[in-house]
Amino acid sequence: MAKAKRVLKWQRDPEGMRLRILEAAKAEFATHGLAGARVDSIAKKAGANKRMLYYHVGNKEDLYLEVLEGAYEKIRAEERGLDLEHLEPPEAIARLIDFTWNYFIRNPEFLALLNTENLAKARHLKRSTKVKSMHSPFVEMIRTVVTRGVKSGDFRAAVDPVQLYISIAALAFFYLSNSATLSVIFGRDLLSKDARDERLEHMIALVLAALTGKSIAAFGKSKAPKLQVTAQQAV
Amino acid sequence: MAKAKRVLKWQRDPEGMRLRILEAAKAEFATHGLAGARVDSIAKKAGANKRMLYYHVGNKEDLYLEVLEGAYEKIRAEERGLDLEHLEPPEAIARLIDFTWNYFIRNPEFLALLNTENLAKARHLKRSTKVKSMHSPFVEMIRTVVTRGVKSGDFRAAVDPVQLYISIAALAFFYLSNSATLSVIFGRDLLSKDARDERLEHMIALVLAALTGKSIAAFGKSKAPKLQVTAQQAV
DNA sequence: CCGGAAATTAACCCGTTGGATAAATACTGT
DNA sequence: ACAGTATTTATCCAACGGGTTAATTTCCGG
Repeated sequence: MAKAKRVLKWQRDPEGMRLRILEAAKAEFATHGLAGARVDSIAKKAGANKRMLYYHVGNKEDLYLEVLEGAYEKIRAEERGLDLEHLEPPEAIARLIDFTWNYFIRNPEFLALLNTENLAKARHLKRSTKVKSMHSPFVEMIRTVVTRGVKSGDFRAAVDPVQLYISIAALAFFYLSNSATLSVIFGRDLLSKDARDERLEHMIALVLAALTGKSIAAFGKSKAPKLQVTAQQAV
Repeated sequence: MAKAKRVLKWQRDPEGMRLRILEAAKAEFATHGLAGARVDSIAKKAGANKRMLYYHVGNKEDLYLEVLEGAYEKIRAEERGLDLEHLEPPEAIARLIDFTWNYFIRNPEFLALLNTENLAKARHLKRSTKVKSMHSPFVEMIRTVVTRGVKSGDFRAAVDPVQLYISIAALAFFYLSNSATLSVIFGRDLLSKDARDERLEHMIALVLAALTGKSIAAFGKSKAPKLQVTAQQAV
C-alpha cells in the first residue's frame, strides 16, 4: 500500500489554480513571446493540465490578454503609491526615475510583455476594456510636479508631462530591454551592479540637468542610492 | 499558342533570389518575430519556393541571423556617413539625434528585429562573428564631440559617450517601438506628423539643455526641421 | 448519504510547419 | 551539342501544437 495509493488523489483549488496558471503564463509569454509560448509548457509549469487553461481562462490569446492586463494593473498600482506631491519637485522627479528604473529591474517580464504587445501593434490591448479605463491620473500627477517646479523656480521651463513621462520610461526601458544586444555590441556587461548604478545616476543627472539648469555633474554619486524607492509590493 | 506556352519557363538569378529572400525574411521576422515568422510565407513573398531558402541561406535561424546582421550593417553604414566632426558640438548632437530618429522612422523593421533579438537574449547575435567586429568607432566619434564641446565651453560637463548614445537611442527607440501601446494608453496618436515633430523637438531640447545648460525652451520650434538629415541611403 | 455541479485528468484530433527528397529545368564550359 | 553543375520546382512527412471530447474525481447542499 506504500506506493500503491498514488499521491492522495488531488485537491480542489480553483482560485489557486487560476493564479498559478496566470503566473506560469506570464513567465512563458515573457520568455518566448506570444507566438513562441507553448500552451503545454504553461500548463506543466502551473502544475496543471492543458485543459485547465481553457477551463479557467480561455484560449491562448485570452490568456495572454489577461496576463497583460495584470501586468499593467500591477505597475499602475505601485505608481499610485508613489505620492510625489509631498516632495520638492526635483526630488519628486528623481524619485519617479528611481522608481521606474527599479520597477523595471524587479519586473523584467513587464518589459518583455510590452514588447510582445507592440510587435502585435497593440492588437489585444485595443480590445481590452480594463486597461483603457486606467490611463493613470499619473500624467496629472506629473503635470502638477512640473508646474509646481516652474513656480518655485526649481525648473526653468514647463514640459509636456506626457513627453517627460515617456522620456523617463524610455531611458530606463530601452537600456534594460535591450541590454542583451547592447552588451554584445559594446562588449561590456550592462547589467552588472556597477553598470546599473552608473546608469541610474546618468538618467537622473540627464533629466534633472535639463529641467533645473544645474550642471549635469551636480547630481553625481550620492543622490541615487539614497532614495531607493522599493515601493511596497502591490500584490 | 498564346496562353499555352506557360510563362517562358523561368530565369536563373541566384543573387537576385537571395536578395529577395532576405528582404522578404526581414519583413516577415519584423512583423511576426522569430517564432511567429513562417518559412512558407517568406518563400511566397520572395516569389520563391521554400526549398530555395534552404538552398541559398540555410534553416530558419540562419536566415534570421543573416537578416539581423544585414540590419546592423545598414545602420552602421549610414552612421559612418554622418561625420559630426565638422559641426559645432551642439549642432553635432542635434544632428545625431535627428539622424537616429529619422533612421528609426524610415526603418521600423530594425526596431522590431532588435526587440526580437533581445527577447532571445541576443542568443544569435552572440554567435555572430560579423557584428561583434563592427562595434562602431561610433562611440569614439561621440566621445570626440563631447570632449570638444567641453573644451569649447559649449558643454558644461563630460558625459560617458556610451551612456549618451544609449540615451539618445532610447529616447527615439522606445517612443517608436512602443507607440502602439502608448497611443492606446494615452489616447492620442503618437505617430501623427504633429506628434512626431513634437517628439523630435522634445528630445533635442532635453539632451541639449542637459549638456549645454541653456534653457530647455531655447531649442524650440525652429531647430529640428531645419537640419533634416535624411542621409544618403547606404544600400 | 446521495445527486449533481465543479474541477481535473487522460486521450485524441487535425491543421500547420519546418525541414527533407527527388526530379526537372536552365546554364556553362568545352 | 553535350556533359555536368547550378538553380528551381513539386511533393512528401513526421513532429508539433492548439484546441476538443469524454471520462473521472472531488465537493457541497439538501
